[in-house]
Amino acid sequence: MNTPRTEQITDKIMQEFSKTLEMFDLTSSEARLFAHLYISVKPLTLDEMAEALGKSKTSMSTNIRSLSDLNLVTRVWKKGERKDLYQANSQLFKAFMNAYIGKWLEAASHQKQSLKEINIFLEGHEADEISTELTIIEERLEDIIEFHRRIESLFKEIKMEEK
Amino acid sequence: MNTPRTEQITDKIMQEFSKTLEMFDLTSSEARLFAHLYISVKPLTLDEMAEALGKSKTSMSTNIRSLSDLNLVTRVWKKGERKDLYQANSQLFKAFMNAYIGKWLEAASHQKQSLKEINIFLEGHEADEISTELTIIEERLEDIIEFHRRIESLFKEIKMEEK
DNA sequence: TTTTACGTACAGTTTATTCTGTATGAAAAT
DNA sequence: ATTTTCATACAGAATAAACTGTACGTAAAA
Repeated sequence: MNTPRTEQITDKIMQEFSKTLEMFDLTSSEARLFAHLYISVKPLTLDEMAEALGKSKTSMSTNIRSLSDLNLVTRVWKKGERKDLYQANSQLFKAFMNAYIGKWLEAASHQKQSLKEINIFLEGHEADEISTELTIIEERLEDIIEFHRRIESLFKEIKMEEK
Repeated sequence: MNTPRTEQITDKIMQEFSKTLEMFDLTSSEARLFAHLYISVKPLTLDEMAEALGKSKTSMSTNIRSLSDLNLVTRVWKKGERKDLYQANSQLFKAFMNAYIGKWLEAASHQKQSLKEINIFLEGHEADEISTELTIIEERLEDIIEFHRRIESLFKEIKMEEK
């Protein structure tokens, strides 16, 4: 009773680690899968993952694809092995920050652009109809654009630091 | 057809703004509600929100509570008004960053603590059973703790900067 | 060529989340 | 004191997300 099985240990680690990974917008399945791959010594096949996590192979396939799209997981070759093997990117911080910052930057800049276009449109039609309401909306819109500007600049700065 | 109704404009703004707000882990309802409150000139009642967003009053009540817990929205007093009035915190960036960074810091530090405890436990029992597997797990665990350390320190740094 | 083994598309099911309507208690109005 | 108006708790309905099993295409093995 003094030396618990390694499985219990890894379970406990995975449980805590997964919670953090979910903060990077992984689903709980993705998070658990990544955690398991990371702790695991060797690259794993879809069947092994399914077995280990008690989920279907299909589910592992889609989850691995998501993780792979985020560059958190890599496919790996092994001589004479027919099945696909995957392993976790070992550079935890770098990999997750890249994925996360990229996601923010892309979204923020995209939305900022859309908002700017609305603003330009508004400015163009301003002369016609000088309603108080529209003026206030335009003020708000500019604040919202500024908000996006600051988000973008914050994440760009972080990106630089992490270089 | 040249001067669209203000409602169409605000809808479009809300649509883009909400997407960004969802990145701060608001649900789409919360995001839309906040966006509407922010763009709106005056503080609103639950009934007005429900009317404006086409949702039930109950739904507004719970959403407002969530936003309020995050200090994104404030209750406001108006003489002789019986209903509760709410308005959006006008300091967009500050308010959202506070909420967001706080959430990360709390989670990261909590999980780091749990992981450290596992590690201490492992170190204590290391002498007994020097299995290769356990050694590797311990290595991984230390990397995971380091990962948490870096997350914490990054967000603390951001918190300082935004001061 | 035929057979076997693999990954994944897809449809249907299960599970989780979000939303609504009714009910209740508190406070203001009558 | 009674009635009305409000916010929210709660249970059930609607919606969305996650998971599974079957089926299919591809590629290796026989």
